[in-house]
Amino acid sequence: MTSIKQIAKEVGASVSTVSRALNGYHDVNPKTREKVIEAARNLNYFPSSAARSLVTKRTYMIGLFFGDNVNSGFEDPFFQKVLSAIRELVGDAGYDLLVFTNKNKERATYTTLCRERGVDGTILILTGREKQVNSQLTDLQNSGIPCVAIDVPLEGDRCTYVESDNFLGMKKAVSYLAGLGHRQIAFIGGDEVSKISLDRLNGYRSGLNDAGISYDPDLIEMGYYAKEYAELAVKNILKKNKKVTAFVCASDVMAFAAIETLQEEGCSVPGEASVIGFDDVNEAAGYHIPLTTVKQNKEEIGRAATEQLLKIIEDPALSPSPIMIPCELIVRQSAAEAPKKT
Amino acid sequence: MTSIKQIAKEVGASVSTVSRALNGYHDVNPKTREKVIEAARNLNYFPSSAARSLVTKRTYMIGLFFGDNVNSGFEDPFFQKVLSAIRELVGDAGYDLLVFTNKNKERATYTTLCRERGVDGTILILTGREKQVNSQLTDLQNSGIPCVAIDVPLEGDRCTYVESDNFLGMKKAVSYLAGLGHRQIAFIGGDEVSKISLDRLNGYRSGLNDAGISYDPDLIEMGYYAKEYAELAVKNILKKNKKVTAFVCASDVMAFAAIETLQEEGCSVPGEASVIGFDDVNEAAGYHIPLTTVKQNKEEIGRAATEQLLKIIEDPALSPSPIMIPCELIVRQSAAEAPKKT
DNA sequence: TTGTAAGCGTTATCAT
DNA sequence: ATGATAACGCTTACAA
Repeated sequence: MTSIKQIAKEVGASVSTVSRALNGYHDVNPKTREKVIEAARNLNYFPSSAARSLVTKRTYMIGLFFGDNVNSGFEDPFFQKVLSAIRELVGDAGYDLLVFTNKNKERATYTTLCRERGVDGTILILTGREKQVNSQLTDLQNSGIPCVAIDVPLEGDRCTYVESDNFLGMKKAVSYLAGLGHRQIAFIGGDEVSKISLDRLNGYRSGLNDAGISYDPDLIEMGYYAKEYAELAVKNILKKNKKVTAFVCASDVMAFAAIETLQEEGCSVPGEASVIGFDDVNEAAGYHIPLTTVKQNKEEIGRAATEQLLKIIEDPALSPSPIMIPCELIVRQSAAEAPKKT
Repeated sequence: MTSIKQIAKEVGASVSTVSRALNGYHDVNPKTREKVIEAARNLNYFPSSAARSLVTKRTYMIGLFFGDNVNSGFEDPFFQKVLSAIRELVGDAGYDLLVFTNKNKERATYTTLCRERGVDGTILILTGREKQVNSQLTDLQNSGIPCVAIDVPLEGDRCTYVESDNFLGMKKAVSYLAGLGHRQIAFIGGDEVSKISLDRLNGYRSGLNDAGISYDPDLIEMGYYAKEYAELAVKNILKKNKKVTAFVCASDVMAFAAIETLQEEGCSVPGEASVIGFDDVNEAAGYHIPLTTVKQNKEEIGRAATEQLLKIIEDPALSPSPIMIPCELIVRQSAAEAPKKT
């Protein structure tokens, strides 16, 4: 509640002198400064960031959008580590994190929300439907607001994105299975629209191709990154093709569902069917059949996104380009040699 | 960038009229309002929350402190669900969430950080050392800033806390083990200082007492909620007492560590030793030995904390009182009947 | 080295 | 129903 004005009165100086003293300007008498600082301490002063940013146009807040209304993001096993990394770096750089949660804004867009709060930059972590690039997203991308998206291909003047190397990651999984002798390899995909899903599908096809396996549409189903759909997908594939011996899934969650479904259908894992996931979530290693999976380097994604954003904020002239983080195949026990033909 | 002033010029009205029109006051001519709103839309106007809150003293931001510098909170398996619930309710009520991450503030306290940002209220989720009530915390508690802590016993005019019924939860675990015939029940505690740790310890003792089992200090070790310390604790207990047949742990993370350590020491779980955890984290059900544990209702904790905070914000006269959320024993497979004596 | 004064974009008070 | 104007707490030329 105590303002710069009161300090001024207290020490018998003008507000501008007080301001300068407090902000460490050089052109202020050491004695004056000392008095000001002491008065500030005594009066229990703290600056009002609202007042300050009203004039400086800086808030030292980084905006954060993530998750849609259904999937509330904090719980997503994938994003926890991304968030931790973001939090860490943003904090080091002297920023706080403003999570956009308010649901009472009807006509709001990413852009208007950012402008209202005056965030210095923003990070987008979208899930599900929100990943489809739409007019709101292109609007943000062209707004000039420093912005980095994760997994969504936004590119603009002061806007870019970070993603895993989904193509190569998925390809590694398929090559690994092929090396184990599998020839009938099914793919439980994410969705048909998002870039990451498409990249993973293409990685699958490329892996097949390299192994000289022809592509069979009957072995493809979408699981929409959800347990329920993945179950369905496995059942459908099993119905269409009795000879399938391996499943690669576009997420660990779907891989867990696949394993459960296979077991329910009387198919042992990895004896009769191998399963590989994608993400390497915490649960993967401790799962009752430790999950072989393609690891996304989540910390690195968060780190890269934040560093990139901070650079964009600092340098208005910078033309940012997309960043791709490598994936790694983590071999555990859910994938094994293909069963001998009977 | 466009301000209320420009709209005023555009429609030929005064700023105050524009302000009233935009804010839905009743004393404004419908036609004027229409013109104003249209102009606002055309000029791509959005209000500056900084300017607004400078005069209204409201920011519609809820502050959030959590985790110390080491344990970065977002990753804590326990708090994810708490956060989701907070996020949901805060958003419904029309607030955004300000996560205090800035590390470049030397002399900052919880109170000054809240005042600087002008948050309307704040939620505290502290871990580890931060849980000890210190002068910073009592300062906040007496500051008049609406505030709800989780697991930390803060009580003030506009300040209270939410916690699980740790005492009864732990007691249930011990009673369950006693019912299975265990008499030598070890306790891997959290720490010696935090209220939740103490409550759990007391619950353990009360459970023993009810079962007519006398308390043996040799069966108590602290694990500090960390894998490494829990391992050490188990080893120490094993060294001191060869007849122990059960371990109750103050967290699931420590329970996992206990199981691993026991198995390494050649002791089968639950055949030769039973283990019960606390929390019911996601991994508990899918663990290779599905973990029997005391479930904390995390969503409910987050929900209660947020609801309480919103009430405190709305009603300055409200005297809040602490809220306790019940725990539930989830029976899985890591605890079984006590082995027969040999 | 210091003070004066304008201005940031709102809301709120008081006339009119 | 509307308009001047002060005020919120701060930074920043510009002047002294």
